[in-house]
Formats: sequence, structure tokens, C-alpha cells
Amino acid sequence: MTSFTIGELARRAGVAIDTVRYYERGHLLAPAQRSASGYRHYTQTELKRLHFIRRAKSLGFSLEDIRTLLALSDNADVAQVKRAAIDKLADVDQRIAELTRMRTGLQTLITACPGHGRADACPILNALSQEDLP
Amino acid sequence: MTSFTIGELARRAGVAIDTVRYYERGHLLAPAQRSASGYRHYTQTELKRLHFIRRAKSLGFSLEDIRTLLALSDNADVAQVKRAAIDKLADVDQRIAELTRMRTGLQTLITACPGHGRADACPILNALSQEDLP
DNA sequence: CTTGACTCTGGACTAGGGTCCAGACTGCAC
DNA sequence: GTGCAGTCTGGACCCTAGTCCAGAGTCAAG
Repeated sequence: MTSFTIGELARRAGVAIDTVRYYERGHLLAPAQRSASGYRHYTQTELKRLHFIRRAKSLGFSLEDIRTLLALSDNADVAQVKRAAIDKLADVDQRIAELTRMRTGLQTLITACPGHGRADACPILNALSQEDLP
Repeated sequence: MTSFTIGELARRAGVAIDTVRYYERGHLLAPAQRSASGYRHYTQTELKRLHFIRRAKSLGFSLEDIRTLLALSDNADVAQVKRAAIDKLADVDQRIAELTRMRTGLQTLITACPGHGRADACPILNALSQEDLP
């Protein structure tokens, strides 16, 4: 089974070495296997997990959220997993709704903006300084 | 010409006084006019700018993004403002797509989960640990 | 005049998420 | 067997976007 060092893992996952150690400290990664001399060694499992973390982070989940999500996939207590998954689904739905609102706002501004001419004809600039805040 | 104090400005804009000073330090607001005794005083111009900042922030722009946006708007560069908005929209769309994928994973997990027994394959992790990262 | 609300400054502090560093050890190539 | 890149540890430090504070000065009402 192929295994790799922390530097290799970090490179493949697109994160910094320090970040990997930071995640280990924060229990987002299990304590790594160590060689006789104390070097950490990793496999595909950890790489996959790091990819997951990166993605979830880019979606706006905090590391705390991600800890929960990871617990879902690790946990053998199925009833608890289901409970947590339902909670997380509500959370995800809420984020989607928020982003959708954002999207609508942006889209409206963009389609109305000619993209040239005078600044006072640009609805993006105008809309952003209106009084009627959400 | 009506002018008002920092407290009044903050109240009208719906931000904290400290935030106004923080924005001044961070060049999101120009250094304010001062009274003889050193009090800052503001006009509609700054109020409008604060509204702009609040709005942009609610659309997911960072202060750094907003600094850029404000510079563009000061230059009346409509084309670039539009481009920035379009970039942000693409960003938002991508987030929505990924959240939707995660949603599907959670939904699958929930419906497939009997609420008891064993869990092996985790659809959440699978939904988000693919290689095709941005 | 006094009182209380407001404002000034510089600097410390927060939380979350890292990032960097020194000094020591290890692994591998030449 | 020497050199250099890589790794180890603990702890200090950085960024973002504010927030809070002390101590001093200011403004307006009574």
C-alpha cells in the first residue's frame, strides 16, 4: 500500500504542511501513523479527507461544522448519524437559500447594467448606495 | 448643508462607531472633515458610501473587494464594476452547485439510513471528496 | 457651573484559521 | 560521510473584521 509523507500529502491536497498538522491538532484528521523515527505517514484515506475538508471549507463551513460532518461519516451510531444529518441538511438548505438571494441580487444588477457609459447610469453602483437595505 | 457627527452617521448607517473609524483607518472612507475641536463630521456622501459598503458586504464581498469596487466607482469605471459583479456571480453559482451536491449526499444518507444497524459507505464524503477541485 | 452624553486617541483583545520560526533530527544522493 | 531537503516540536505571530478600553477633552441642557 502506497503511503506518503506529510509534505507529499500537503502537496497533493493543495494545503500547507502546517495546515495538516493544525488539522491533526484540531481533530479534523486522526493522529497520523508514525515511522520509527517519528515521521508522519499517510494514505489515500487522509488525502480524501483533506479534499473533503477543502471543499466543505470553500462552501463556507467552519472547521467546527466540518468536524460534525466528518463525524457523520465516521460514526457507527446510525441513529445519531441520522439525527445529525437531518440537522446538517437544514443548515445546507439555509445556506443555499442565502446564496440564492445573493445570486438574485447580483443577477438583477448585472442584467440592468449596460457595462459602459456614465457611472450614474450603472445600476450596480446606484443600487449599492440606496437606502432600502435588506 | 447638513452635517452630522460620527455617532449620528453610525446610527443612520446601522453600523458601530468603531466600525466607522475602522473603515477610515482601512481607507474605505476618506479621512473625515474635522471640527475645530477635532470631532469628525460627515455628510450624505459618507452615509451613501457606508450604505454601499453594507450592501456589498451582504452580497458576499470582502472589505478588500469593496475597496476595489469603491476605487472603480470613484473612477466611474462602469465596465470593470460590471466585471467584478459577474465574477462574484460566478463564484456564488459555484458555491450553490457544490452545496447542492452536498445536499444530495445528505439526503441520500438520510433516506438510506434505517436509523439503526450499520453505516458503511458515506455519501456525504463521497459527494464532496471528488478530485475535480476548482 | 455642573452633569451627563458624546468624542478623541492609541492600543489591547477576540475568534477562527492558519503560518512562521528556531533548533534538533532524519533520509537520501553523491 | 557530507550536504541538503524534509520533518519534528512548541510557541509566537499574522490576518480579517471588528470590538472594547482608559484617560482626556467637548458639547449642550439645566
